[in-house]
Amino acid sequence: MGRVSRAQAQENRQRVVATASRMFREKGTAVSVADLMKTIGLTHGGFYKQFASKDDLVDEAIAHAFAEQGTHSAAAGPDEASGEHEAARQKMIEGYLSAWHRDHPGDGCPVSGFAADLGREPDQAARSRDLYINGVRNRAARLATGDDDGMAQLCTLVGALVLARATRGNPISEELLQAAHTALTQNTTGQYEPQDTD
Amino acid sequence: MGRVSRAQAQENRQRVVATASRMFREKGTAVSVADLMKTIGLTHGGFYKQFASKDDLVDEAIAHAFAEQGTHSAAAGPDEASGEHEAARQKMIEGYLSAWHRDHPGDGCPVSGFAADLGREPDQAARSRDLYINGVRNRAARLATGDDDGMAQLCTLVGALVLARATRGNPISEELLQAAHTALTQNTTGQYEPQDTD
DNA sequence: TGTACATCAGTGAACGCGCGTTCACTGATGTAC
DNA sequence: TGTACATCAGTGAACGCGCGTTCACTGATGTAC
Repeated sequence: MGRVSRAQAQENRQRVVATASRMFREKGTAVSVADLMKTIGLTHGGFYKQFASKDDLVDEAIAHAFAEQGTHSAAAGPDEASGEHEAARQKMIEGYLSAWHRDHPGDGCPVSGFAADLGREPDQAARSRDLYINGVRNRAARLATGDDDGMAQLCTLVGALVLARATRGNPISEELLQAAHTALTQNTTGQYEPQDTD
Repeated sequence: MGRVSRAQAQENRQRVVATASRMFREKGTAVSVADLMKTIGLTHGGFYKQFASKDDLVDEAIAHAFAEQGTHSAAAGPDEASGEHEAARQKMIEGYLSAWHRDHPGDGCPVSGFAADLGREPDQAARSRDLYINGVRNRAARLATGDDDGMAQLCTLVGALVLARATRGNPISEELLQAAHTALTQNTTGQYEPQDTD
């Protein structure tokens, strides 16, 4: 294959980022450049025509995962503009704690998907970490109710998903999702049924 | 170095398992056999006199981490025999959500420490997974209150720790631990202040 | 619009390196007498 | 208790392999006239 059009090259680059964003959430950032490129149908040599290093791609893949958040139900959260904040929050919790979300980390929440990798690289590129922290704050804010900032709820969601993924195949996996769901919808951490009527 | 006494060999073997248990929780099971052996002060060649494969060591390291649970405050939980179940539960939650526990995963809870690796190996050795599942059940049971089986609380604890580790260095890390602590001690998922007086 | 040439996205072999694992070797330990 | 020999835990070089990265090459694309 010879040279490719600029439009095609740009599209290929975007496919690399999108695919990396998915594969990294699924199998971790340890996925190799060769595997990634093969998945897309290209050879690994061309990778460095588009990216300075694999670390650079990790940054872009994390940014991409957080940027596309709004387009997936399991990864998205209630919108402030909507008057039905509480209904949206409940729907978001249901999607988050679903078997589908557990089984499709590649299309799922980047907070859960990248937690393991970020927790183990103390000197991770500042950009990745900042993006991640921003994502955590945004997501918590979307869960917030009257007098709760959503952080504890986010902890419960992420913990349930991480544990459900680690125990997949055993009944406890579903029990964990169910227990978290019950806890989050019956009572929002420290108060009674949330009330958004007035 | 020539041959070593049987007692010494047995001690060396145990040191390998204990060190692996710590390093795997800290940096993941991707830690190399060479790094592990060098940490102990031995060379990597001798490893296979004691273990059939690295995967075998991973199983043993996970088993070891769960077995030593009772000896560390952050990793331990309230004891059923004690009459002060609720006080012990609170203490356990405090240890779990402490900055010390966040910063010392190697000496910390194996449920959090191995979640990332187990979540990404779908066909992980059955033994590792069974050990892990057992550990999750045990820990949840120790958190249980009157009408809560402890699973949702465990999700909150694990999620908070995982997120706090991924965001270490940013104020949000402490905020997450604090939010989870407040949620778990003010109200145990779906009911009021737990009452163990009569 | 057509021709001549420079550009550069993608190819595939190669690099140094670290991985899990093997193996001939060493020499103190354990055992048989 | 002392001697002779077999055992085997640990050593360190080597194996095949996959990693991130580099590079000479290809040939269609983009550009200058």
